[in-house]
Amino acid sequence: MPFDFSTGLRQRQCRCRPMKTSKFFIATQKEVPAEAEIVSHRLMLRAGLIRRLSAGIYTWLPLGLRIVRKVERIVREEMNRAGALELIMPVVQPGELWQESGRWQAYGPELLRFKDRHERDFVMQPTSEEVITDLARSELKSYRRLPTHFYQIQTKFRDERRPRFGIMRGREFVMKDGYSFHADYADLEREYRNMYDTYTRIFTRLGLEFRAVAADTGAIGGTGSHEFHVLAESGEDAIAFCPQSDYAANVELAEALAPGARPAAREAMRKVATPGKTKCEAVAELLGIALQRTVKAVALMHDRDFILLVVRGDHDLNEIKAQKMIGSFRFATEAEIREHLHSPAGYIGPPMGGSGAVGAKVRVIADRTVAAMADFVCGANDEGYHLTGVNWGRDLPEPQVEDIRNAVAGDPSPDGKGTLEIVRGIEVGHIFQLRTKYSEAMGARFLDAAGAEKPFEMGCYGIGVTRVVAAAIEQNHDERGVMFPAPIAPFEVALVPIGYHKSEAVRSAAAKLYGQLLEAGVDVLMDDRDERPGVLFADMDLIGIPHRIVISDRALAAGKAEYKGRRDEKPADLPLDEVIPTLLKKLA
RNA sequence: CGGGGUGUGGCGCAGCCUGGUAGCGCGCCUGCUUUGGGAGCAGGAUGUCGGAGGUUCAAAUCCUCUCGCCCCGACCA
Repeated sequence: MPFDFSTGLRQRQCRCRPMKTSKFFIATQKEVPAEAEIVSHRLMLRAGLIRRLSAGIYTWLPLGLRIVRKVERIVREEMNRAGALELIMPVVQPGELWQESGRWQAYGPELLRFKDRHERDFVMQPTSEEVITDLARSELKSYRRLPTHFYQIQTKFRDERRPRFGIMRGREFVMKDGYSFHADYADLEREYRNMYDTYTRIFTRLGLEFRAVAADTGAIGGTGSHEFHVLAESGEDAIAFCPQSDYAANVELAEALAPGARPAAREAMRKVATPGKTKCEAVAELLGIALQRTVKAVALMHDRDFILLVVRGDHDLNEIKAQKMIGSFRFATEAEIREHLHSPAGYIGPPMGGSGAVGAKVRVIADRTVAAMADFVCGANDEGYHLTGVNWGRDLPEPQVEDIRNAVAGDPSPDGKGTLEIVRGIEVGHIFQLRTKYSEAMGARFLDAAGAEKPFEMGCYGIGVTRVVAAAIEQNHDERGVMFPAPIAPFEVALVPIGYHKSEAVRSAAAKLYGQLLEAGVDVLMDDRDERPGVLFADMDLIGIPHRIVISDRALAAGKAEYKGRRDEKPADLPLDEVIPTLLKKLA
């Protein structure tokens, strides 16, 4: 991927140290530990990048650490280039500061708390808003100091109830967290865009396929919050995006539009027996109709109010959207459903008829798509029966219409420019406008040009450095192992001499090439172990080194070496003197 | 936190039901052979059977408690 690096990305000196396997620590494993569930976790253990110490807590072995360092380096270069200043804040922080911000109470058991020998409260930081705000209020007293953006690359700890997926969701992890301070909101927005661009550069340079998506702005508001996702089948999050435009949002947030206007009613309403068919799928199968013609009703309690939410049979209720609209709720109990609808769950639907009918006072909220349906099938509020050919306005009152479902592939894009697709992603970055939440809570104020005291406008920006490593593997692997993008591979080139311990010719040719690669500033690993070729190949593939040069008596006799990219099907011979130029070209 | 599972050599597992003093594969060590895709043969080392208590002549095996870990869910964002 071509990129304009005015700062000079490929400074081919003093990157990581070149190495020989005989002097390094290769800890590959043929067999997979039973604990590992997902690909990246298995491969990280097998390739010898990490070892588990305790639940969600891992040692980074030398090979794995090289990858972390490369990610950090790219993040650091781009953050510096964007004008942010690196610092390091303590991992152990006084509880007092956390009480001041209110997070001492707000944070659950995820926040690891403990006491020192003086019985004073401390926490192990999951992020550092308190400490940075404390620093700002004592150091940034004047608008002349603004804007300022501090960041750190530091170990975090979150005592997850259930750590899983190895590094992907560990308790201890490395994160880049940055915090910016501004005199006004306009400047915060400027820096927010700056970070959006910076993150885009960072993930591009990391060699990952990613997408920035709109995320929940929550109660804090602001022009927004964006998550950066590495695209991977195994991702925990679903992302809705529009290939015809730049629209992208977390599925939980993506607006779900109706596919079109409501057609005219054609059928008469009929009550049909559907004994034992409590799911839309079963009803559709029994009646021989498409699932898309059925609707399902979900009963909720909001305080003392009974509310019926209606979505199409093949759609899912979006609880976040529902909560935003009606406030906090819980699912109704079986007894509450019987009380209001005189029917057991499984056969419920919006009550038919006018104001005198059973359950007429039940509040019905229909999803936009359901509101645009005609001749649909729903529960009859009578055990063992459903209704077909139901029509709004004719058979029952027009409902309140809201967006209460998850967007699905094929929905019209909310920006009106095409059709949504859904992909899965792993959240590796998040940028957020904090506004004055912390500065107000902690009394962090500066003097503006007019001499007035004002709280800082703040932004915060995170990148899960160690999670990036796991995400890169989820996105780039095959049956033989990892296929690291070159910018973060532990080594750029594997030099594999065959018969190294037997053949003087191979030994000297390998030594010469190794020296030249070193000279050229290439990050090379020479595998000089006394192992059979199969072992060497398998290990280099497993570790995921992007380029491989093989030296053998056979090729040497013709004045050649062999090149193979990790993703290539077959190797190709190269004249010896073209090895270096070829590699440099590929690494450029 | 609720449910399920599991703990036996460095790793993966069998043995447990039906108690009789621990075994297999990988890895490791030595030697010989082998050398272009995780070698073969021979020899060898490594176990408080997670911990504590109990039942029994005898416990990896049965019982009780306890700890660790894994999976599902809930929770969190």
